[in-house]
Amino acid sequence: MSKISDLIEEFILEQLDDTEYINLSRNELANFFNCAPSQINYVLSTRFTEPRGFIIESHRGGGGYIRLARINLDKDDYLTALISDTLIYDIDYPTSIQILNNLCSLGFLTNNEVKILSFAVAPKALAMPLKIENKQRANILKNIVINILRER
Amino acid sequence: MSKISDLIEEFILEQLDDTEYINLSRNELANFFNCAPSQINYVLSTRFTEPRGFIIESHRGGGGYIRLARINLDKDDYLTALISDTLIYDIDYPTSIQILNNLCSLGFLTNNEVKILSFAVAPKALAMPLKIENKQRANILKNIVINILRER
DNA sequence: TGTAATCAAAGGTCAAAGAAAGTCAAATTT
DNA sequence: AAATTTGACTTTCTTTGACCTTTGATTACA
Repeated sequence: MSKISDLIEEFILEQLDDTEYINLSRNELANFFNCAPSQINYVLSTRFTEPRGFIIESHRGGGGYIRLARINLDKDDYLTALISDTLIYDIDYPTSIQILNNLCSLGFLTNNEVKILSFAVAPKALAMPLKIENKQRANILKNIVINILRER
Repeated sequence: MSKISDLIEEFILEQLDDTEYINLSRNELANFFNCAPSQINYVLSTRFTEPRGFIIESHRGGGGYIRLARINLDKDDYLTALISDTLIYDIDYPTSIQILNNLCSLGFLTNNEVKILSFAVAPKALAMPLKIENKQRANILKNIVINILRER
C-alpha cells in the first residue's frame, strides 16, 4: 500500500506539470485524500522544498490558499548552488555585494539594480534589535535568486 | 473562490482610475455586493490606507458619503514624507508593494526594480523566528528611499 | 417666526463568529 | 530509528451583526 504522502505528492506534481503555478486548498486536498490537513503541510515541507525547486506562498483566513510554483533548476548552475549551498548560511555585507556583482556579470541584474539592492541589504537597512542581520541578509538574497530563477 | 473584499477593492480601484476622487455610498455599495455595510469599512481600512497612498474623508447623516482620493504624488516632498512619516511605522507587504509602485510612477524606480525589490521585502524573504517582519520591511524601504534621495 | 425637540438617514465601531492555513508533538508505521 | 500520520491548539484574515454617533430635515410650540 503506497504511502498517502506519495499519492498526494504525485497528485500535486501532475497538476503542476501544465501550468506556471497552482492554487491548492489545504482543506479540500485533505478532504480528498481523507487525511489530516496537517498532512498536506507535511508533504509540502518534505517534498516541495526550495532546494528541490519549488516556491510556496500561502494566505490564511477566509479565502485562504496555498500557491505552489516551480522554478528552473538546471543542475550545477551558479544560481542553484547559491540557493542550496551558499545562501543557507549567514551572509555578511561584503559577501552579499560580491554575490550581487556576480549576478550582475551573469546578466541577471543591471548595475543600477545591484546598487539599489545593496541599499536593501546594507547593515543600516537590516540593523535590528537582535543580531540576526546576516541570516536576514542571506534570506533576502535567497528569495531574490529564487524568484529570478522562476522567471527564466 | 475570490474574497468579497477583493472584489470590492477592485471595484473601487476601477472607479478611482479615471477621476481625481470618487464619492462612495456605503450602503449602496454594501447592497450591491450583498454584504454588511461594515465590510465596506473593512475594505477601506485595510486596503485604502494612507501609507498606500489614499485619503478618505466622510460625512454622516442624511446625504452622507465617503470620499476617496489618491494622495497627490506629484509633490516634490513625497520621498521626505515617506521617510519621516510613513516608514517610521510597521509596513505590511501589500503596502510595501504599493509604495514601490508609487516610487515607480514618480520615476524613481523602473518596473523591473520594483519587481526585484518586491522579492526582497516579501514575507518569505523577511520571515524570521522573531516577529519583527513589518518593522524590518519599513527599515529596508527607508534605507532605499534615503539613498535614492541622496543621489538626486 | 424662531427655536427646541424629534426623526430618519447616513456612516462608525467593535467584538464575536467563521474560514482558512500553520505548528508541534504524540502515536503509529515502516 | 526514521518517516509518516493524526489531532489538538494557534494564528491570521474575513465576514457579520448589534449598537453608536453625526447630521440634516421636520415637526411642535411658545
